[in-house]
Amino acid sequence: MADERAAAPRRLGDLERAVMDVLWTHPEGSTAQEIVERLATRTGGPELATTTVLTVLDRLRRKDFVDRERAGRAHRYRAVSSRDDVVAASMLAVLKTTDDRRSALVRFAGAVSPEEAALLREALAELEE
Amino acid sequence: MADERAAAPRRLGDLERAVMDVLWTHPEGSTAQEIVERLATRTGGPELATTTVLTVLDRLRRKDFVDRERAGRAHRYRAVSSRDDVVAASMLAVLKTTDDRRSALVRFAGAVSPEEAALLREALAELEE
DNA sequence: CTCCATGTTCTACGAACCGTAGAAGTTCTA
DNA sequence: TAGAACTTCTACGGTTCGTAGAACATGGAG
Repeated sequence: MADERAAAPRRLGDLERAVMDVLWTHPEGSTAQEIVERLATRTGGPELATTTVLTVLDRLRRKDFVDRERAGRAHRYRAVSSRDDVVAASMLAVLKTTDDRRSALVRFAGAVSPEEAALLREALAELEE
Repeated sequence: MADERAAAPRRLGDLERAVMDVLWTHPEGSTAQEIVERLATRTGGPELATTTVLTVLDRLRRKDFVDRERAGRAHRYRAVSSRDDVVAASMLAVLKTTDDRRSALVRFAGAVSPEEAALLREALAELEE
C-alpha cells in the first residue's frame, strides 16, 4: 500500500533520445564532440553547441542511462543499457500500470503486426526449453 | 522523410492516471462530483477541489482519453478507450521507438514473468487460427 | 420570470522537466 | 606554465501537470 518508489520510470526527451541513439549505435563510446558531429550528420541540421550536448549527457548520467570514463582530457560516454533492454524495460513498466495483465497482453498480442507476433512466438518458444 | 506526426503519444500524469482509473472501473461513467468522492475514498486522503478534477477532466478530453454527455445540469464523463487498449497502445508505441523490433521483443519475452509468458503464448496461439 | 444552487470554464501559479547555451572553472599537453 | 580543450555552473524560456479561486452558465423552485 505504502510507496513502491523502487525504480523511477525515467523518461527521455527528444534530444535525450537522439543522443542515446548515437550512443547505442556506437557501443565503443563517444566523446561529446563526436556526438555533436554525429547528431548533425544524422539530422542534416546545424551542429548544436557542445555544451548543449554535455548538459544532456549530464542529465542522462543522473538518470543512469549513461556513464563515462576518462579519455585524454575528455570523457568517453557510453550507454549503460542496450536499446533493447531499455525498450523492454519500458514496455514492462507500462504493462505494470494495469493489474489485469491478462487482458492487456491479449490486446497487445492482437495489436502487433503478424511479423512481430511471429517473432514473439519464437522468442517465447525458446524460453520454454 | 518529412514529418510523421501521426498520433501524438499522449502521456498521463499521476492525477490524470488516478482519474482514468476511476473512470475505467466505472464504465457507466461518473460525474465530476462522483470522481472527487471516489478518489478520496480510494486514496484515503482528503477530497480535492471539484475544479481540480474538472480541470484534469478537461485536459483528458483534449487528449482524447475522455468524453462526456449531459446528465441533468452536470456531465457524465466516460473513458474513450478501455484500460487494456491504452496499455497495449502504449506498449506498442514504446516498441516502435526502436527499429530492431526483433531484439526488443526477445528481451521483452525474456523479461516477463512465466505466467505472463504463458498468457502471451495463449493469446498468440488464438490469433493463429 | 427571477434567483439560487450546482456545475463548468477561465485564469493562474508554482514545480518539474527539457532544449538550449554562455560563463566560469579545470586539466592536459606542448 | 600558458593556452587550448573539456567540463561544470548557471540560466532562461517553453511545456506539462497538480492545484484551485473567480467568473460565468444553466436549470429548477417559487
